[in-house]
Amino acid sequence: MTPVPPAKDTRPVSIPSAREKFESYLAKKGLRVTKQRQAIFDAALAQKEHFTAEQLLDHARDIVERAGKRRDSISRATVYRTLPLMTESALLREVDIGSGEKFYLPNTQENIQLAQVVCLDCDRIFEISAPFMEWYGSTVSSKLGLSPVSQRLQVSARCNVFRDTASCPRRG
Amino acid sequence: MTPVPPAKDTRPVSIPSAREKFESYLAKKGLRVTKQRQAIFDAALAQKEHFTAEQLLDHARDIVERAGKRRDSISRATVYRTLPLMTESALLREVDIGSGEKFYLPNTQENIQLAQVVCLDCDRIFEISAPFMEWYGSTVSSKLGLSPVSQRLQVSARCNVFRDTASCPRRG
DNA sequence: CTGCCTGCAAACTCTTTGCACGAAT
DNA sequence: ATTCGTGCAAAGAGTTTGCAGGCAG
Repeated sequence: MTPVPPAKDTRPVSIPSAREKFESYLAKKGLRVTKQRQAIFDAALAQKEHFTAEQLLDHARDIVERAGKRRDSISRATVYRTLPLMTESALLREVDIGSGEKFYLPNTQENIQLAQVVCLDCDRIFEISAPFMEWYGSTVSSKLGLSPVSQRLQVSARCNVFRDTASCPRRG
Repeated sequence: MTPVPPAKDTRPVSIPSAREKFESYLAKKGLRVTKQRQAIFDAALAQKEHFTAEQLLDHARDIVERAGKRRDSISRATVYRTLPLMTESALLREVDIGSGEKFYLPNTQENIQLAQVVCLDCDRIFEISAPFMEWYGSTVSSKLGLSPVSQRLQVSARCNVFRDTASCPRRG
């Protein structure tokens, strides 16, 4: 007699919910769920660090290639057209450190106030919780008759180890 | 009868010292004091609000024109080559609000921590004192083994009056 | 005179867009 | 069948750069 298989855990985990969120956002806007949007979405959500549009394109092409399709079935234009959809639906956060190109990061938790510390030696971007920012932005804005929409604190800094040893531990 | 006019204040203002600072910076770097650099410097220091490279070019051309010279004796390239000199010598502050083009502002006081509040309705940039930032940047950076170089807080906000009346009091 | 500075225009980077074809509903 | 989405390539904005001639020191 066959053993009873363990009950399958069907509780939704966070990955499907992000995908659901994206697809429901598309539906709400009357937009279609295409192979390209799915691949770009998967590529974006798989990122652990900040990434650029170009890196996202490359990663999305890896994904479709692994699925047996041509790399050029994802185009740069589509990446640029999809990025706003993912930031508007709060799946990604856009981080502009004033370096010419924009960076993106999966938005794992909502309503969190974050600051960026950019290392001038290794170009790495660190995300730091900055809970006071919201209060500060509100205080300052209301004095001007404005309502804050978003705020960001960016710190540029140099690496102490690099200063002392001329080599950054985070890149060698 | 005519009222007595108030005594004219002849105390030296900050303008001469700023020019000295710029020229001594040039000297220290072994750079030459040219007509173009002087005009661009004058144009920059005369600004009361944030300005772009293009606006600076225009204003610098006004200055040389008033001095009887051709507008095209100042070129866009020279403006772009002079701006870094003025920011490195701390005469200007660079403000990047992530809108594609960079803004600049005469750096009247040094070592002041400022935040920018950008109104999304009228595109105006307000500079707000944010003294707590330095402490915060230091605290956060040191945890990462970094030393803060600069920091900026940027708040994007919407105008309450514009929201209610569909017209921004600051632009009509 | 020497070599930095300049204007010009082309190049560059990142991003956006017009168009005709292709695919999702 | 419609209508939206796509790739391509060109356009666009802002900034940088190579070059030959010009001017400061």
